Amino acid sequence: MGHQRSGNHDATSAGEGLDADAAKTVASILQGLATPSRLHLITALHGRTLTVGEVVEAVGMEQSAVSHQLRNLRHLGFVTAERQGRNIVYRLFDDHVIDIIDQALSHAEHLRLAAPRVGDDATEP
Amino acid sequence: MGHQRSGNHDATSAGEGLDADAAKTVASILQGLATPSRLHLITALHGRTLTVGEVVEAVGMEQSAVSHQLRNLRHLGFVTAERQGRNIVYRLFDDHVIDIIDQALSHAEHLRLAAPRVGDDATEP
DNA sequence: AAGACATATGAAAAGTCGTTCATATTCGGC
DNA sequence: GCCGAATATGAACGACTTTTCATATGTCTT
Repeated sequence: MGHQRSGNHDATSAGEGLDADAAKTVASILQGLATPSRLHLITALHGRTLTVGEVVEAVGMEQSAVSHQLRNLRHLGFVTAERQGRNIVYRLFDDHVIDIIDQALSHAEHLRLAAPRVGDDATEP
Repeated sequence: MGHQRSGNHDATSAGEGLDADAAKTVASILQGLATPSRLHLITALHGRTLTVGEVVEAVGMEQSAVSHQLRNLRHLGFVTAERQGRNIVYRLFDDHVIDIIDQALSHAEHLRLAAPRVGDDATEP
């Protein structure tokens, strides 16, 4: 069966340009991945589920900070939580987020190979 | 900003976990894409080259802000600049960055389809 | 050489974000 | 019902970012 999109005004490709709304959405999604602490949380959760306490151990941050950041990630749809006894078990929503991180890593490596010098522009002396 | 230590930089996959250094790198790359203004700059430059003045027109920001942000993007390796007469022409370094934005968009849509309600967790009343 | 134009730059202001501290909530066991 | 363990929450503080304003630099034209 074919896909049927009704009333879809979200650009599915950035190549087409982003309206202000899509830009805001993308910005907050990427912002959610734009700090080392949250990246650690996410990679710690890759392929397994962890309780908050286990996450705290895994990443070495304060319990409160972890809780705050996990809530953040929850609201961005990167992780989900489920109560189990007196623990709360977190897991990645899906592995899509890992792909995004991989792309960023790949960009970094691509840069390292292609740009020996940072000053590849016409403005610095 | 930092020197590359000889070490496991081969980690082309976040699934293997990120050391503190890689996390910092990824974080700054994604941070570079994590604001609407920079996303507009980048998508404006997709598939074509623009002078600073043209970018200013395209995105409707102040000339100074555009210049600051373009420098930012330059340092992150997303765009390159070349002098042409009294203009300076900017272009995307490559289309990799568009892929990252697309992935973020795709995550957003995936979420919209799978998560009718935000409260898919065990913590909110 | 002077003036107009295009772009960059530095500092200050305004806003945003992450962490910490202290405290509240929710659950299980006794 | 109460106590201890696990997690969440709110407010406050510091750090960082984005924008703006004013000014500097470089370039073309005449």
